[in-house]
Amino acid sequence: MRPRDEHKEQQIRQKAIEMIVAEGLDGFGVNKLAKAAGVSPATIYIYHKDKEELISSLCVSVAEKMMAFSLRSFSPDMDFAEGLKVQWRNRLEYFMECPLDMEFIEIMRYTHFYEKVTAMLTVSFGQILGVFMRNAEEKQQLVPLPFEVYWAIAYAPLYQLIKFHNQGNSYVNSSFTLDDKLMEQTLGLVLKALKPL
Amino acid sequence: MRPRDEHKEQQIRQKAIEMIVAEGLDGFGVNKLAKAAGVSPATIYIYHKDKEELISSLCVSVAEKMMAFSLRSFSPDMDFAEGLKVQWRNRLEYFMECPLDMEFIEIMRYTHFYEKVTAMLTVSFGQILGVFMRNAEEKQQLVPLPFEVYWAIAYAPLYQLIKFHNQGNSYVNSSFTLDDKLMEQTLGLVLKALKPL
DNA sequence: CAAATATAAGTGAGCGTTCGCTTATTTAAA
DNA sequence: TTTAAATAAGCGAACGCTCACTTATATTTG
Repeated sequence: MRPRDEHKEQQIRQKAIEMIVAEGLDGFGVNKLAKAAGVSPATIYIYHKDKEELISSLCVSVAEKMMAFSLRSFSPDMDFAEGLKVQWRNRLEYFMECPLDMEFIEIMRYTHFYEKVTAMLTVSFGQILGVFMRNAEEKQQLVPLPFEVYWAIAYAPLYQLIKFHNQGNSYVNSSFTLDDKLMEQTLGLVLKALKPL
Repeated sequence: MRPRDEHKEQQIRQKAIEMIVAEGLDGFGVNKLAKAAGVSPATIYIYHKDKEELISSLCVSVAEKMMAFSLRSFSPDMDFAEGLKVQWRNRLEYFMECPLDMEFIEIMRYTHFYEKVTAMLTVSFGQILGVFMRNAEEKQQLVPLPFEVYWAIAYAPLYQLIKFHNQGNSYVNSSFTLDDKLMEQTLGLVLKALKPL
């Protein structure tokens, strides 16, 4: 039996993400992908049932990688300020190391493909960070809040900054770059909002 | 000369938005739209050059409507807390009155169609809200910040709550509904982050 | 009738997918 | 050790279908 050339499947996955980031979901096609990956269209169907399953599998694997990354050196028992800082650092670091992945996930976020990702994130992510939040409340390092309000304050600003960075500009500045200093400043304000007193 | 049936164009625009919200950009097609709107495909091309222009025009008109709405009873001279509250109220009200529009814009936000909207928003929106922000800083009702950091803290949390509401759940709760009380609570925290002292 | 709207019935390009076949590798009988 | 059967990877070409868009014709107004 002829063995699989794992390099081929890697090329397929890599090029698919690149294509979707560069041209959007519209610009993405199986034949085009085959050409870009240096592979026959039929080869793609050895690894994937159909286009749908291919894209879904990309979403899930990227999301898993991102999640694993963002939980590095993190524990739900950490003090609130420290734990949130670790979270922000990890997310920023991931975004710096894998900007394509990050853009890819942002594009997929508003498609039906993302439902599977949400389901996964709900169990793995929500549980750990839910515990972190409740712990922090008990230690009186965080004002008591509904989870959604907490999440909206604690993480949405970071993603907005990343969004500005990705599009290279905001509503008033024609060029914008996210760096460590800006992240620290924003995190400082978020902590101010969430800490008691 | 036979006059245009303006009702037809309205139907086309309305159904297009409904289709894109319900089935995403993939599920959207000109022939399908024609059937849904009770119109011949060719009729659509009387009003629109091509599919691209049709979608673009929807984006721009919805975004304009949303912007006008969110600036109601607002002036850049307002005190910071009051002005921000008006902004949040307007956005929430728009979202309650026109949930389809809001979802539509969120879907389009990560496609290439949105570039034209960004360009428009940059001049109309950024200028007014940029002035509001600088005024508030001068009155010492707002800590001095880069515009992007300000925006990320001041508005991103609201949009995150709307996102949770639209998908009907968050990472830990299987059902979530955004209401006035939650908005007030979140806005309170945001103001705490942004006010001096 | 003149002029524009509206339509039903296309048209051809491009899409996802599959078919018939070749190639590379393993297995195991001779 | 040789070698042929077995098997899955891999491929180029094309199929059927859907899509955005057009054409030829009819309809409705001034």
